[in-house]
Amino acid sequence: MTVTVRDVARAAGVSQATAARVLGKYGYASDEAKVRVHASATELGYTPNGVARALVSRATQTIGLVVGDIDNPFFAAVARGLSDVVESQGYTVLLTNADEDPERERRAMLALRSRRVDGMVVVPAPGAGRDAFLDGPPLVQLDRAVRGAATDAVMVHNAAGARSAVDHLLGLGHTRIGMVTDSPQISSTAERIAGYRRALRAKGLLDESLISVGGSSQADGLVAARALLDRPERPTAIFTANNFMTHGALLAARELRLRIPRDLALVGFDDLDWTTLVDPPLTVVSQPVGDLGRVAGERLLARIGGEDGPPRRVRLATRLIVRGSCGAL
Amino acid sequence: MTVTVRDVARAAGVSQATAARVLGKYGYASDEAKVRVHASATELGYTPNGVARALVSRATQTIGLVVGDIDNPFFAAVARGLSDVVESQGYTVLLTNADEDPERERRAMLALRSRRVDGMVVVPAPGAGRDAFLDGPPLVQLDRAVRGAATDAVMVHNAAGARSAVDHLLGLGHTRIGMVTDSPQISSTAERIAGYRRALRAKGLLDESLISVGGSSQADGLVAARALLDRPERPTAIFTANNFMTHGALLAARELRLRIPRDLALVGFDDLDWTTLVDPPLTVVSQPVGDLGRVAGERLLARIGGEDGPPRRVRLATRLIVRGSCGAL
DNA sequence: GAAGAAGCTGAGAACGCTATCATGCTGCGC
DNA sequence: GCGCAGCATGATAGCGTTCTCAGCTTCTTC
Repeated sequence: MTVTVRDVARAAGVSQATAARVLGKYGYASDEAKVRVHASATELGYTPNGVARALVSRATQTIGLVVGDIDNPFFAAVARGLSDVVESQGYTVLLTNADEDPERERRAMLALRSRRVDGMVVVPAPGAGRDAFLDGPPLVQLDRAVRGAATDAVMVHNAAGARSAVDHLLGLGHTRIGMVTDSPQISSTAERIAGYRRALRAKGLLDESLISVGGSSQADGLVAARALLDRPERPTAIFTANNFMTHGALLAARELRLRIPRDLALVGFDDLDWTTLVDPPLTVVSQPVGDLGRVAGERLLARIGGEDGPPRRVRLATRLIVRGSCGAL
Repeated sequence: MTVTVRDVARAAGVSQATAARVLGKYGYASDEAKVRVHASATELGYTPNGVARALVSRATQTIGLVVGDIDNPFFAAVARGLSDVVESQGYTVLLTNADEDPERERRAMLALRSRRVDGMVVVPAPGAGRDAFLDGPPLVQLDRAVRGAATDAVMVHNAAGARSAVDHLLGLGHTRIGMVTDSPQISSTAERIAGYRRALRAKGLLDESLISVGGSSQADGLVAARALLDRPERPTAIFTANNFMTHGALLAARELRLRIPRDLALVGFDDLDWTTLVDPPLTVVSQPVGDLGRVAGERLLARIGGEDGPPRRVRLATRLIVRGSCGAL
């Protein structure tokens, strides 16, 4: 395990420099030397020390990923896409969960920096300050963007996605459409709310009291949905801002014995494995989750490769998938 | 970014050695020196270079994690538990997906070794050879164990868990109980099959033709379940070996318009977020997924800390959660 | 007041690698 | 024969830390 180039060199009867040259494939080396060095390298079980290499080459071949919680399927899919792209280029992903807490996020980014990652992909926590994003290695923001942080960012068309959902419900004749959402401090959430508002305002049907804001867990979603459905004049349809809210809304509807879509129509943002397993299957605004990670990885690798120029914002399209929960089928 | 101890020392008007001492909190340093070094460190924005530190200290404060696919909720939960434990001790997790392929797994482990992780947690791919597990840094196997790989391992009581599921179905009067499973090359799967067999043999009801083996994806689960349900004398109950198989079985039942639990009782291994959302809610053998990761992390940290002694195998308990899909309620 | 302990400091040696340089050696053309 | 390109090799200088050591100053103690 602790066999070094020096050990290999000694065993092969050449100098450290020569051994380094053949193992590192640079400079000259006689065929004889090559053969002997390779032979003793495999015999001794030599594994190049990436740490030492990183120190001199100033590149760790490592990229950092900061997400809220890898246990959230959205983040897991993102991580998968990212890791696929960067691993194909010899990079490895350092994973950190920040639990949607700006302070933990700051510390995580510091730790990654200290480890000298070549770049990082961050899903900013709600309320994150832009300071953490100002200097440091190349950074790509994902899903959300911090105000004033001039970095590359990869997101989906949140407003358009939300609007497509609400428009669909409007098209089905609903006039009281509620929204269950997490904090608008999250930029993607704010955009979804904006899309919701725009769609309703266009029809003169916007009622601010039908927006129920909660925390970002599933339990919070349940509470927020319950608050909305407990009202005397409850909405006939609900649009939820993310998968946790969707789950919470489903729970709330069940609690109140509301039948979907007869008593309540439902459209959620973000598709998941189980949305086709529930009855009725859920109508959703699907996001290209894997692509989010992949595109972020490509952006990052480009920057690491030296790409210059102003920050780029990439927006990926969402897609409304109509299934049973909105009553259209 | 590239400010080193040397730069800080210069700015503070002391030698590199003194600056290093105060920044590294070892040896002596006058109060005067401390103040000035800290001052210029923050002024210059000094971030210690973890790579250099790792080189001399021979510890990267990094642990590697090799899973099949982080997008699988089981692995995501494991990753979360592991990361929680090790991050609290200043470690960071290097994540790799091996896609259940021994060759990719081997390469991933090599890459992690080259990066000099202080330890690694591996969920061995089906068919993995033990060679990769023989030398190298401390290693903990998770969920499965490779034959002949004498490392610590953390798993659940697979056989007992499976048996509890099948016993439950037997208790409800079922006599034709099928099993949908992925490859028995996976040790945990093999144990679940063994548990299934044992329960049925005890009643003289074992029928090998009711075991439907497929691949490890959801689609494979569907195929395997369909094969079982298409038989002339189809089973009245099915036990599925993991969450993908459960999903597949649900799909197959729907295809054939079988009502659960009236036409078909179902018990799955591994609980998931959505199992209470489907109708009827699923009866499952629940695994302590987060604990698997946490315990593996603790084991690993203990070994990294120098714990000696023979390999330890830890088994965590499963729990049968009876809901509606088996017809007991 | 001398001896020793304790406080403080800078020089310098690793860690294991990459990469440059100077020094040979061979072969070729004139 | 000489010069010069091309090949091959070992010495050696970093990369940015950690940490030992020798040296110097200051304080304590008998």
